[in-house]
Amino acid sequence: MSDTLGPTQSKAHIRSVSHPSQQGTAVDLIALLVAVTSGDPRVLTIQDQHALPSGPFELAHRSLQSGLRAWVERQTRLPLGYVEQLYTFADRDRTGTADQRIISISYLGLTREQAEAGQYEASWRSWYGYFPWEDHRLGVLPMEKRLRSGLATWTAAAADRATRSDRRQRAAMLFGFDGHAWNEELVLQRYELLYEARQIPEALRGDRLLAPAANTATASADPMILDHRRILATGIARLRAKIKYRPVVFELMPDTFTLLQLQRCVEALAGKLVHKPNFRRLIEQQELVEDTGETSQETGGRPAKLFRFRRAVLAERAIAGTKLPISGA
Amino acid sequence: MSDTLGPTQSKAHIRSVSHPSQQGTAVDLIALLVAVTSGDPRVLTIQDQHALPSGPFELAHRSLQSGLRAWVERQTRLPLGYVEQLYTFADRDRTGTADQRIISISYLGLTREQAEAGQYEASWRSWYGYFPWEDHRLGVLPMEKRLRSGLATWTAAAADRATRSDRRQRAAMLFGFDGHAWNEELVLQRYELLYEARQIPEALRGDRLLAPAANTATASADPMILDHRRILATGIARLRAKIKYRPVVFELMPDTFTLLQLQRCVEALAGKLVHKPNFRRLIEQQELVEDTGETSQETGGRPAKLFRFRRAVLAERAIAGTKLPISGA
DNA sequence: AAGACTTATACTCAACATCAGTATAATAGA
DNA sequence: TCTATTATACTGATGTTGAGTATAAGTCTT
Repeated sequence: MSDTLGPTQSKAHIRSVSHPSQQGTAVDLIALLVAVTSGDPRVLTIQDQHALPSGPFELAHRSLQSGLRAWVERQTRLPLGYVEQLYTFADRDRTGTADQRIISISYLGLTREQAEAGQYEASWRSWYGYFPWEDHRLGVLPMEKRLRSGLATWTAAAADRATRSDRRQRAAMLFGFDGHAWNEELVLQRYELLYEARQIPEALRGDRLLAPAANTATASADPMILDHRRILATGIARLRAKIKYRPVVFELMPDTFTLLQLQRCVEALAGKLVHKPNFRRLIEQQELVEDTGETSQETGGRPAKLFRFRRAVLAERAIAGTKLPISGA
Repeated sequence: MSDTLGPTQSKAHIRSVSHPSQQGTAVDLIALLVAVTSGDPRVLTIQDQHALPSGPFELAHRSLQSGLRAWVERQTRLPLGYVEQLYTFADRDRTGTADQRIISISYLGLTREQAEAGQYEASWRSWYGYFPWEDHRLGVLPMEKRLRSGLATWTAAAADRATRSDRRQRAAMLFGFDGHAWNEELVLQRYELLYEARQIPEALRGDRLLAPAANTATASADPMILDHRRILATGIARLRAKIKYRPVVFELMPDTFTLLQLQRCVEALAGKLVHKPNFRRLIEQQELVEDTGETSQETGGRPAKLFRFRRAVLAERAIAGTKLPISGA
């Protein structure tokens, strides 16, 4: 414990009252809406799938969150089960213009894909289209080789030896090279490393020395405008962490489902496979679901029991928390 | 998995470009600066200790975070070791005026109390002054009885039976009544329950039917302006969660320290005591610290080895994470 | 100087959660 | 009827966690 000084007081400098409104400050809400459909985690996109939907900050609402909820439900008619604030950005390089600054408050919302969504120029796209290196369900990545070589080039390009070693180690830890374990939660860190290594399309914008990266590791990834890929990375990371201790997966499931469907949903989000017996044990031990008495025959094998989420746990454990096993297959 | 529709497209409604600047929208940065001194977690406050320092949002900086950092270091000369964004608020009831809305972006910063802080009309105050019910280091709370009776009154005041049962259970789970375990991370939920139960001073503002709560359970708690107590609750919760898996405690420690000093710091933050042998085991197992070769004689007993934080772990485990045991004593 | 007291440090053990593998049951389709 | 596929149930090894105990090395008191 640092034993310096106790409370001190003297001249004023720091203000606590509200500061005058800034000129040219606009406030945007950005919605990252997630659904899981046929084993794919999908996000709602607009404008040729290059952007996340965004809406205005409205004074009328009680809070930011209720404002976002109202706006999304009005525009898309999607029932938003779970909403949480992600992050507030105001980076200068977002817009390009230096005098006008946009503050973006981003939110994550969980829902289910519905027919109604078709009313708008919006579409659901797999988030692995934007982050192909985040899907480890099939074992090794198809792009693994290009990824490694791209990062190796970046590593070798460092000025001094220490930096090279540092880069190599960071890349290895984040991407699971050299015997390091893959950690599915480090989505944002991987994004940032790839950005730094100029392996992400938008990292090259405004850089006239380099041609639009034709052979970067992520050339196969879909494009996104502004910093929307960063917001998506933040959301994926948050959701992957959250499903482990909060029963939010059920917001993405239909009313009744089999245990394997639930498992596939978790695997879709986590981007990796899980051990079936252990997954079932944890789900049942924690009494997260209840038997509906019905069975599904659409499995191709032995019919599976249909379960339903025990809504009661939301009251019981709004607090206590739950556990989902995201471990090895 | 919900098997509804795949990607869909049609008429436009949702916008992705930036929206026009709102009239009357001001943006504030609020800094929650934390230090631990002589076994007390302290926050920097101003204006008779009723407010957190806040500063303007400046266009000049690269990012919000760097803007906050520059502003704090300029004003207080405190070196900010660790900074993280907490939450963005824009609740209507914050200010009272309906037409002018303030957006508050709050940040948590870790530092050490220093003599230089005395240049300003600012002082370090124990956060348990604002949250007396959050300190469980001495076993039972002095205010325990008043807290229980205040919550019991609120429980009894519910209209129907189901609500009463619900309130009782929530209170029991959050505050550890009826054999429930105390969970130190639920700071924000406890604050919200007390607010709902009108046991927090500021919950009664603008309520003319009730006199300024003289005998609420939290009458002994220091006052705070606006929603600053909520921001503080958010910060305490975040920090209590964070120290369990990231080596951020060391930002609050002097250069060299004994293991017991480190333990006391963790206990101060967590608001509960930990098991000494287990604490030491985890610290040493994980190689978070290294021996300086020196010892401290100021312990009152056998001299203790002085340790130093292994800065290398920041590079090694910027990613991997660490574990601190916050369990029973 | 002896003894009490305080703190540091090292070790042990039981309970529990987690990881991984295996065996059996019930259906569809060839 | 056989095979493939999925559901469901059980078992053992391993690691983590919580809690207790014993000894070492100083200070303080009398």
